[in-house]
Amino acid sequence: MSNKVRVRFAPSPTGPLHIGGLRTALFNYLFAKKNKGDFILRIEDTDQARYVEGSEKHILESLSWCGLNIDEGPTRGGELGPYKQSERKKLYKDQIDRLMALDKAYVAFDSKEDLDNARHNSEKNGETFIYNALNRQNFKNSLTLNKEETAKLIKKGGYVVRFKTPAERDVICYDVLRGKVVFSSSLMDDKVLYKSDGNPTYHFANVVDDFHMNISHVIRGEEWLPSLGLHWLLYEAFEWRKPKFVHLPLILKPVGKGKLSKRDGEKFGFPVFPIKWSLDNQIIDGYKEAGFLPGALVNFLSLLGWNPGNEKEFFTLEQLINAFSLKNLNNSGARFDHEKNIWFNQQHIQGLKKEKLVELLKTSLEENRINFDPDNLATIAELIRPRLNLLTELTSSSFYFFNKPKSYNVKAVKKLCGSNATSELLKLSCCFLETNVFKAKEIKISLEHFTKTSGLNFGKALGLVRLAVVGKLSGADLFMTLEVIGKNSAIKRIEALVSHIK
RNA sequence: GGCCCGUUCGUCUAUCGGCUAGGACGCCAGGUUUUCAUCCUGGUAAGAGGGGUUCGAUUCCCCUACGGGCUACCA
Repeated sequence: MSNKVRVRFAPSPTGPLHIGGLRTALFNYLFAKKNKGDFILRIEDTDQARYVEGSEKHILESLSWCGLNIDEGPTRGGELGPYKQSERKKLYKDQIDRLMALDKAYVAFDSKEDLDNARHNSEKNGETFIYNALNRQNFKNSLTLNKEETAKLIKKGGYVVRFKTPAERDVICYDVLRGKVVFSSSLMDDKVLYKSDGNPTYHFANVVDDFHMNISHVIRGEEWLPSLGLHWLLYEAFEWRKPKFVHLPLILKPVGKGKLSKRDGEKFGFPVFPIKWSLDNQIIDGYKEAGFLPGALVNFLSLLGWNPGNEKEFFTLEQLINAFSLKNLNNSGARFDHEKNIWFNQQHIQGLKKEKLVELLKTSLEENRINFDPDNLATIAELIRPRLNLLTELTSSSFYFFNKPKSYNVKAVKKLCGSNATSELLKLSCCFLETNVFKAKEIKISLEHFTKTSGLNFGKALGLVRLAVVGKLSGADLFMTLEVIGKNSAIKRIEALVSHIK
């Protein structure tokens, strides 16, 4: 058996992929790529009742948007497929039969009502109900029934297969991050491995598949840590070589209690999905739609529960692969901080290649049906770059390069437009008219000269011009803005403000 | 309730027994800038509590508290 690193991301198609799942996928991916190993996607669709149409597609597209390319998976194939559990039923059937032949599992016929009753009775007495070596002889199963009865009931169908948890022993397991973790088998349930609908349960299919897919490291969320004992015993029962287990700390809500859930997005006002998810007639935006760069999301998520061992914070996916190590993973839950996520996005926008930013600006303008002169785009992109936090601001922070202001900021008008405003503005428009070379540098010289001779305050003059050109007192470098929009537009916009004041 | 995991600035984190506890986000102040933003400088703020072990504990051990997860024929 080779020692090649093989890891898997194994989501259930019960809904959209959320950022917690994405982070698990990310750490799997980083570990695989760092070690020249394989990153496998396996769809765990053993619960037909919870299956949600479209979730598999959402998972695939989300991973792909983030650049987490899979080496093996449902759409990609691979030697150890198929990669959907619903297509591997024969394997599970064979393996459960083997486990029963080994006397490590047994058939049980208890009805839901019987189990519920037993559970209630225990709870009434302040005890925890556990179905295992201590009381399995009190139930209806192949260990208590004789062969004929058992055979008869099996024929009737509707039975489950339970794991025969060994009695009274400490199950000593190892987790890469936490070291030794011990579970007492007398506190463990004889878990159902095979459901009455003929499907394996998560625990069984997961272990069988990890073994048959040669998974070397199981990197998953901490919510699985309590199941580690069961999984460990399953490997032992089959006498299979165990993978290394890594249980990742959970991502917590920004405020309040508990782990981040799919519903928290609307509550806290930030996306919880990488890309949009359509539910009935409603579309819930993801990070993509909210104006995030995938690299920024990935960078932010990577630092939730992991650190590079130094003070570097800005990483591309390539750099993350290079820096990644399980050693620097930590083991306590991390609260999700949307503000910091935005900061990462801002940083990644600053680091974007010129052509890429221009392309994004172009797309944004087209989507908003704004006419533009392609020749100016590169200049404009660089002028607005420092003021972008989100890609959704591309159009809103550049609109004044293409159109005159739709409205004027009331406060600014109040502040700047006194009784002399009209004449001041008209003088300014004359000044522009007389500026022969309408370039940033020349406009500045011309304006400086004009304010000196006319006695108008330079700062105020700039304010008036900015108000006329942009509609408010913020925006990119004014002289560059004027150069880009051109002399005619500049004069027209000043005239427009004049008529607005009147 | 039971079992398992965790606990350093408000948040993400560094510290492999020597600490004046470092960095980042946020916030505040100053500087640069014609404005806003960017950028730069500075400030704010932390090892849950109690016991050990040790010359010395944030670091190792135990207890308590708090937080989290699991406790289905869901994953």
